[in-house]
Amino acid sequence: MKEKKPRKNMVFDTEKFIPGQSVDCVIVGFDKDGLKILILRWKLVGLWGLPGGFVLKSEDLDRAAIRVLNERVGISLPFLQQFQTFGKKDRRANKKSFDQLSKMQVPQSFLDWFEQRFISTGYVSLVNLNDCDPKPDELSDMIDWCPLHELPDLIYDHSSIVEAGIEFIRNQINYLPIGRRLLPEKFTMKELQQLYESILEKKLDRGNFQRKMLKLGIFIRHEKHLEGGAHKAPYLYSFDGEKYDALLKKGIGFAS
Amino acid sequence: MKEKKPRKNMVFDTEKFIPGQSVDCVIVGFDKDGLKILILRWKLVGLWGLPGGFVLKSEDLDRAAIRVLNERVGISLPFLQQFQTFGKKDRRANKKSFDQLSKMQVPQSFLDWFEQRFISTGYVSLVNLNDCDPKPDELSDMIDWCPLHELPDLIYDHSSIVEAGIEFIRNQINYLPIGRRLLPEKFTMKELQQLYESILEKKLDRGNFQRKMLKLGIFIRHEKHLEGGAHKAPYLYSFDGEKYDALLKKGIGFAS
DNA sequence: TTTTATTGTGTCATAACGACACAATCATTT
DNA sequence: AAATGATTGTGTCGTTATGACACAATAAAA
Repeated sequence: MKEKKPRKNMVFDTEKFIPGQSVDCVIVGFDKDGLKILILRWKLVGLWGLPGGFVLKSEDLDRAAIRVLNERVGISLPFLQQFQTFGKKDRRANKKSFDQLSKMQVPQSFLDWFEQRFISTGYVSLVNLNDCDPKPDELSDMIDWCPLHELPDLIYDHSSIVEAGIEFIRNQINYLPIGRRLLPEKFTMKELQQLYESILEKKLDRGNFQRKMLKLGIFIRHEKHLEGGAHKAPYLYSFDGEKYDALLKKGIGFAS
Repeated sequence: MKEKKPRKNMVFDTEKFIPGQSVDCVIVGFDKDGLKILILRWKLVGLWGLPGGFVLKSEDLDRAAIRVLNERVGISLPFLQQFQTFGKKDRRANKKSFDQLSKMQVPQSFLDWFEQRFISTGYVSLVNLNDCDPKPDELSDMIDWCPLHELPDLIYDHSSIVEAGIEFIRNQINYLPIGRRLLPEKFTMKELQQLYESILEKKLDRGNFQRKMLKLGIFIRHEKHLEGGAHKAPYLYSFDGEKYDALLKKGIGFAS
């Protein structure tokens, strides 16, 4: 993480890419305020969107997602998971779009490229906000970890791509490394519970959650957590990597 | 179902389609011998594959799947569900492929089209074998409802597309109209159980299965089934449509 | 009439779930 | 130094779900 690679030129060589095919990444982070989505703003038109891009003519689709994410925001995430392909013919024709681009000072080839119909495949990844320092690329002027429920209007159908991505995570919650990827090395049971509550969007019973999690036998309990608060200090936990991975295949039960 | 529509010419107008984008359909049927997959054989090269095709330039991806299935095998299935997009750069370069085509008497434009790299989106559907009479199109000379575990080698990566489709159904079993689509109007509990066992590929306890299903309250019990067998005759059931649909949203529990 | 296979339902021990309870503990306040 | 208040770790308990097995009822065939 935090690595910096040389970026491509703004007006890229469209010949290298498969026409009409794109990938878009729903990168999910988590902190005390809940789930965050990584979005960036296109410099030319001032519109927010997901980090996305195009597929090289000789590149696996899955690898395209990894490369695109690295080129657009400078982070390396090996675990991107495909969740859905968005193929409505008018998916790029909604309220916010690149129409304004035509008024800008950019080459015609660039305009032609963006006026194509694109079929886009969505990928999700879960990341720890602290381990990860995304930076906008040359096409963008801002980047933001935006709270899921405070997202601005996004270009094209990116809002529904986010929605579908979150829904995918919710459905796959027992088979994704939720805690492992989204929490820091050491965490409290309360934090883990808040994470699950953020994803499932419902309250869970504290006692039952704690007991159920601990019974899984995938945690290492550390010394007491001493920090602030006029109350009993909670234990800190971390994951026992091997046991976690083994259990994940079978599914990590959660719920109340 | 059973409808017949005029088919396209064998050497189609490639200009109409989005280059590099295809759809492939995993159509699943069921009878007493288990799950069946609908495959057809390319006339020109004698290779078996899934019914698949290309996406019109101004057509939603989902609609393309419906149209393609109708054009290739002449069946109308409104409920095709996207499950995965296959984008490996060499996915069409495996053992069986269209390489032999170049030796055939077909136009160069046809060869060029098939030599492209394609990214293909997989769709699944569940159908009742008795309600459905597929016919090969002009590109094909045979069609088969092939038992899942007796499939021949399929072109390109179609074998892994089938595998992924079945895995998708297995995972979504509680949220798909399994019994409703795959069984005839009236059926016995044993048939329903065999269907679930075919999909899950494990034996279920008869008594527990029956009790669990009936407790769902989505069945209508009919008169006795009198037909053959030296044993007690089972009841026939059908689904209570409204209750079934309502429950399906929440998930129809199965298991033992 | 007897046999045989299968069905519909029952039993029962164990595990999981969901709601709630309560003492222990720590920083802050008195 | 003692009381306060918030939060944690764990316990209880009634209900429901699960999994394994049992057994009488039944219908066709012997």
